[in-house]
Amino acid sequence: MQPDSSSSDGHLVIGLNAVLAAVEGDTPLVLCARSDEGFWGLPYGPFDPQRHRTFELGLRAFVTEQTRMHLGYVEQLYTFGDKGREAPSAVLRGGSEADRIVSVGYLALAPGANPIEMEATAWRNWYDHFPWEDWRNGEPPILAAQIIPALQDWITSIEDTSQQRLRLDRVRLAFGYEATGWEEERTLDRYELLYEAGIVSEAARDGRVTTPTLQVADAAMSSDHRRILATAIGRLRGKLRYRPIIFEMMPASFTLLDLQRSVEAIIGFPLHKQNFRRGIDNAGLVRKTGNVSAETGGRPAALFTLDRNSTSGKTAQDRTIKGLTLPRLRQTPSPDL
Amino acid sequence: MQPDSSSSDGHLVIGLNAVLAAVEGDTPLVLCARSDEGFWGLPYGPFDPQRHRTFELGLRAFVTEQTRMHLGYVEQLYTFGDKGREAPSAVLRGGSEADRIVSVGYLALAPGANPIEMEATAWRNWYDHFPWEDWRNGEPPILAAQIIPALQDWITSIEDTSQQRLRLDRVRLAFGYEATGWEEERTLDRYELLYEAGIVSEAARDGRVTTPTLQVADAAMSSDHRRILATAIGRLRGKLRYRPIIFEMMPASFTLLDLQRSVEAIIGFPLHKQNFRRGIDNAGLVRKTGNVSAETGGRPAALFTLDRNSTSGKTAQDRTIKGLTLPRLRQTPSPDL
DNA sequence: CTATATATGCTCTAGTTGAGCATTAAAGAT
DNA sequence: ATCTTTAATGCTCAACTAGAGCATATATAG
Repeated sequence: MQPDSSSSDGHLVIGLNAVLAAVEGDTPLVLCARSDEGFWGLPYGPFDPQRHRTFELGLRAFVTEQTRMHLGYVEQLYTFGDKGREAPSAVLRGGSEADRIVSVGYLALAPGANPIEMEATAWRNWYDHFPWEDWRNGEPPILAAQIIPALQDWITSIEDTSQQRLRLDRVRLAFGYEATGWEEERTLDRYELLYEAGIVSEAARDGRVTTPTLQVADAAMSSDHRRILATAIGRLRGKLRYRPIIFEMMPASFTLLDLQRSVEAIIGFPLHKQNFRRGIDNAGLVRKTGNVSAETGGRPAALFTLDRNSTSGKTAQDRTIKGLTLPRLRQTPSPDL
Repeated sequence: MQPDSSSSDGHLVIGLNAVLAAVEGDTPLVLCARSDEGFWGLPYGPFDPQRHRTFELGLRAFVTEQTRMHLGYVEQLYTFGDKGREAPSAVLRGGSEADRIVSVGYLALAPGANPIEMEATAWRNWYDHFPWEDWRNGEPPILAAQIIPALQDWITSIEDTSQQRLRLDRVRLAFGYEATGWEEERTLDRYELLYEAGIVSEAARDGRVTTPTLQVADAAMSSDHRRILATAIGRLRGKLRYRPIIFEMMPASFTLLDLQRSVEAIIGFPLHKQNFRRGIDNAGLVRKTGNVSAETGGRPAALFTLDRNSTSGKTAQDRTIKGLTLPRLRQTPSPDL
């Protein structure tokens, strides 16, 4: 009944994976390292229980070692333990065949993308790996052109009609064909569906299908890192709505449009400008610095800064501490599936 | 850079912990097993990477072995790896001193509390372990009587006034002295605060303080299981608002008052009855069975059942799939801290 | 038939959200 | 200097949501 290490021959190894996210202008970025196989992947390191009292300390230590960056906001995402989706490369390079690697994924936020002077390390636009997640310029063409047809093939590829029904419902929910529409935070659901359907190339690499359907060069990531990144994007998108986490990713001062562009970069759809600022200012989270920024072309925008004192809630509004309102713009209703 | 199992001498052992939750009448229940030390704890088992392809399969297997129950809804909560908060007992009983135990916590929901014919295993009211979390009959007396004074001592026990300020802010936020009021889903924040402040007896047991302040007999749980349970309660409470997860815990048919009592049992505060039903029926998630229940004393209540077809969203309301509205009742404003 | 206990229906009001019009303040062109 | 262009910012309106509570309906226990 109690944990008994003698029951397994191979060792368990815990790997820590960091999704370090930032926004620059209107580009959402994630810190990546190129693996030996040529895939982009997340920074990771082994958890050494001798050296580190907690996962988080271990994570901070190896990220600092590898990138010379100090992490601010850090949050645990999920622990991945599926056999067959761990890095096959790690087995080749280090441990014995019997080793089992478990990955603990973390989300970390950076206030801007400091340049990294490490080789084979770069900040990358996360939509390079998730082109179907960016709706800022309307529905991404890859959906109608490739993804939906491939999903439809997957649905009909099974005999049992009740199974077909289940698959259809999952697709409809994940990809916004339900009454609720596209829900930006379902990033992981969508990726998992594409993986199960054999549409992303990781599925082929892990031996689940022979040929992936999706034609996007270089979109795959090493090991199961794209899954971890999907988890991170979904978590970050969801959390924006109820915690003022966006300010972890902003510089000391910013215009409201900067803030809006950053939010849009993350959630992947455009917001109604006037309503966004209304939301911001009755959330009472920011304060004018008194300066303006003339970088925009038109009338100069006032610069704002995070008002930490608003926490103390002297203001009547009980919206403090809460996140942002995300006033959507026109829903171009998608055709039925 | 890559995981390297040779760097640690002791083995890593992964334990899986299940918070199996159910509601019976107006009592929220969690399945517990009594440990050798006399504490109540969660069912747990080691993860055997040889036998199980995924954590979830391992979890389902050992829960079924131990309790003969089959799990339905299951969701991963968090992975706990802190040294010093793992079970000291497990080291005594099994592994070598150098073993490091990492716990992966899972939340599982059961539709009612089937009797368990196992010895030293029982469904327990989770508020026995969290008396400060149940506000259904107003503010729990233990807060004003014991917790808040103890927290105040903790705040002033540190020299540095800026540290004091930080502690005060954390307490104010977690215990609802901010403008946002009591947020039921902050269960873990509150428990962590009590642990750090040395108020719960686990803190004394782990050697963090000499005497815990809180006088609640038997409230401690084995190892760090109370922390895992706090995580589960918080997650469940939060999720109620945005996923129709409550129906995983309901029998096949129920009255709206049954549903309300179940929700109240979980969130720990009373709801406005008429508004609750209004919320339920324009969520369109349930359907009348046509039968009534006369168990209530007054006018018989109509019986309802989950309407799975409502997923297909023919209804104009785009609230399908969403969770429940939780129409709070009178906020007795607490005195300022 | 009456008292009692709920279930259920409905209304009122305040606040929130989605949309879009109108005005203001700068830079650059004529 | 004036006009044009580009944003920033201010404001209004309607639809909808959420908090409260009154009124009516339908049982059971005497």
